[in-house]
Amino acid sequence: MSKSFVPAAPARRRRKEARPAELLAAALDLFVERGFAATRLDEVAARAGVSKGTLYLYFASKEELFKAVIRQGILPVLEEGEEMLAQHRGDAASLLQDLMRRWWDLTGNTPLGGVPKLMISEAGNFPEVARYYHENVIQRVHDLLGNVLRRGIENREFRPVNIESAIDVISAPMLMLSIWQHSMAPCSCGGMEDPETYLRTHVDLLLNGLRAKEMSE
Amino acid sequence: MSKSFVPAAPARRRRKEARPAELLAAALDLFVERGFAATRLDEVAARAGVSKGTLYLYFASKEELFKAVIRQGILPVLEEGEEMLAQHRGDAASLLQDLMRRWWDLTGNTPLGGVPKLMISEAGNFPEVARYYHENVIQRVHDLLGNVLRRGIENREFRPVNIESAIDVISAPMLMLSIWQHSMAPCSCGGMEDPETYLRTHVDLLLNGLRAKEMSE
Amino acid sequence: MSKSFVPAAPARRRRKEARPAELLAAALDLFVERGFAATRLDEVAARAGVSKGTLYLYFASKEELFKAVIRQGILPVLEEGEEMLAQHRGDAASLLQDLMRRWWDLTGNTPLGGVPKLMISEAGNFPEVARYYHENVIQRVHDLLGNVLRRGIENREFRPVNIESAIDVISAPMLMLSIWQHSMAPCSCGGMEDPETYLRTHVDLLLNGLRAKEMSE
Amino acid sequence: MSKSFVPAAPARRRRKEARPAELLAAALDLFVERGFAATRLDEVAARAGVSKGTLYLYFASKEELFKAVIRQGILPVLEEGEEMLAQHRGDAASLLQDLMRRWWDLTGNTPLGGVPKLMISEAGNFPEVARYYHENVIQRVHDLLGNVLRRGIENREFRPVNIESAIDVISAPMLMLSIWQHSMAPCSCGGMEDPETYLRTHVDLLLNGLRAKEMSE
DNA sequence: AATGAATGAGCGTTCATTCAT
DNA sequence: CATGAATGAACGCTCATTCAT
Repeated sequence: MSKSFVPAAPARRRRKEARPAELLAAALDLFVERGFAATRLDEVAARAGVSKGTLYLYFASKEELFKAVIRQGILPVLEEGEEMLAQHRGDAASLLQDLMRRWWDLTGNTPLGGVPKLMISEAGNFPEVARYYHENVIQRVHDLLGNVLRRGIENREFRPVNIESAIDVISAPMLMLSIWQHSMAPCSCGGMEDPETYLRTHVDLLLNGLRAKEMSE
Repeated sequence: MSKSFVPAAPARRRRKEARPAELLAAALDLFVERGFAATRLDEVAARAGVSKGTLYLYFASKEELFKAVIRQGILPVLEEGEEMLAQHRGDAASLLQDLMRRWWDLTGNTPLGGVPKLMISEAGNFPEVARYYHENVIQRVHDLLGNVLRRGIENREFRPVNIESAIDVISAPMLMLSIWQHSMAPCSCGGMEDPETYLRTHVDLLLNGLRAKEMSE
Repeated sequence: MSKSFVPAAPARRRRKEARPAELLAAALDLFVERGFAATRLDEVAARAGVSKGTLYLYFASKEELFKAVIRQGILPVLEEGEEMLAQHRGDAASLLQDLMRRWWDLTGNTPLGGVPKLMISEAGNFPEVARYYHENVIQRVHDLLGNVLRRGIENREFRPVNIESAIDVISAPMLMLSIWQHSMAPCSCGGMEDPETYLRTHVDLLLNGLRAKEMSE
Repeated sequence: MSKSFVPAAPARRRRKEARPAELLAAALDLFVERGFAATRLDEVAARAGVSKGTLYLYFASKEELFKAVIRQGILPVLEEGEEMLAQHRGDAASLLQDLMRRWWDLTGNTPLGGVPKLMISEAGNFPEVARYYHENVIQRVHDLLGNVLRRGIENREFRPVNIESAIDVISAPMLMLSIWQHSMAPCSCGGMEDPETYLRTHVDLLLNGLRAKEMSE
């Protein structure tokens, strides 16, 4: 279309195209902060700078908005992780460390870090969405980490452990960190004040816990 | 019957005294399952076997009911843990293991295990309650675990680690386990299907991670 | 019965017999102060020192309580007024003055003075009660005053006036006085602060207004 | 039609601007007829031809609606009265008569005539509103009548009387007339059937009562 | 006779959703 | 596309009434 001829779409147009993303960002923030039921569409619309009616031009209902919030923008990071796994040639320990670091920088430490809290809070009200999230996000992260662990065990870097449960144990502190940042932390409750130290300790304990003992007796 | 031997509180009376606990149990279940806003008082009352109006004989408002749910019955277990710490004479590793086991049996694996999920979900809407919970539960668990870690480090059982962050890292898998049981698990999502294995793996990784290397080099 | 043999009924019994009157007094106060709908039976019972259930032993419903409040204790004063008219032998002016004074002392200036305000406020919700009150109280007062006026006019003490409307005009300031005392006055609004002066002025203006001019031109 | 000449506010718009007035009119009628507590917002909305939710677009609560009802449209008439006083050059008696006549035509004999009954009925429940009404309406009427009386006394038209209490005595029959029209009268109770006669009698008695005797001994 | 726990219909208020402009 | 006025179903809470004790 002629769009390709105009180097810069008029500001109005640019806003128009950004609308859904702005609405999703506003909705994510509010859903995470207050939960689905306690969030009013009025406020979502206001925060995105549009009227309540406009919201319905882009999302058919509050529930669809919720689903869109969950679906959006999680996969890219995941894909990058899978890419990292595929291309990595070094030891499993440093790969594990890189993956966690990268996740924290790109997801945990951004608004998207609120999604796990949101999904956990609302799973009971939206079981289908929970299943969707589980299959498309959790399961894939699970497989990803599973591969890393398997690789580490295979080359004797890690002790043999129950991989399935180890994955969950390994993920838990990461999840709790992002959950905490979006629930207790904003209430001026202390705890996990320094994510960097927290992550370093987690990695330290974890790699020590996994490391094959050089022998001992 | 032997009933004639007891002064026999009238049936009405006995119900009346049990009501608050029944209502709290019903409310806990539903708040955990659906969140505060999505829980209807009608249903809480129905689940407790009374009418909506009766609820108001015992709790002044939905919010007061919520606060009572959070307050109830968390402290006893905590006190037992503090007792265990005070009386324990063996190594820190087994104390840590015992504490975690006991918590799981008495709290994590009961309806009360839903409280962390509930508190996390609603912290944004009830900051004062979150602070109350933080001070009276989280902080005390924190101190408890801190003492165990310190003791283990002092007698060279554990490596020196950053205690503050290690506490959070250690607690995270326990919390995630109980959270998961009350959010994703009931949606027939897989994951953490076997808490026993999960706990064993956690303890295994953890103690290995903490253990002072008997030598190396 | 044997009751006549016990000189003093036990206190308990005496209370029991006073119950309806105490309940009526409490109900009158509250109905006058807040209106029928805004008065809770809880409070009526509490003010009478009994439980809510007890109220239903004496009055079948809130509405019946209302009717009883209206019926109670208005007639005695009326009867005295009719008695005064029958026995009076002096001039109409002083009879009129005596009647008004007596009404104020025995009714207007007592809790019963709130009844006109109550009846006026609730007439729309209880038309049958309004009609009952009109026929049994208002109408009889009307007739009473009509007789006084007629007598005054007949013996040339008063000018001939339209008796029917004059009665209402004459009553209005009396009614307004008692209404005011039970509505605006308790809100620390000023006005009608001194009922005695108000009454004196009313009588003064009224008798002057009625008095047959000695002639003039 | 000539409609094409006006910019033509869209129909929606025109409704929107009329809504508050329509709602206030409906609320006034029902509050006067049944009292504040017994009036259901459903009915107010229905009478104004809108749904219950719409009411809340214009008034924040039932109580705010009540306050708006009391505030509305009383002052204009008052201002006219004050204007009449300022411009009047004739005798006080005719001014007094004109004021009462005008009040009856513009207020007493319109839906607004129910406001005194409403205010009296609800003063106990809304003391602040009662004070507002007292200061802004009653007090100003009081001052207005006080000036008329003073003027009449100064030019020897009226006898000297206690002005403060005379004002209340003079107002009472006017108030009672409008109160009666909105309480007992609609219950097919008799009394005050002919307001015109009633008013004439009031003026007649009043002016006779006030008039300085041209001589007498 | 007296109690007070229990009820449930009813009302004020909110908010997702619709639709005329 | 965008608006915001209007809707009405739903929910928190109240309170007159009942009834087992």
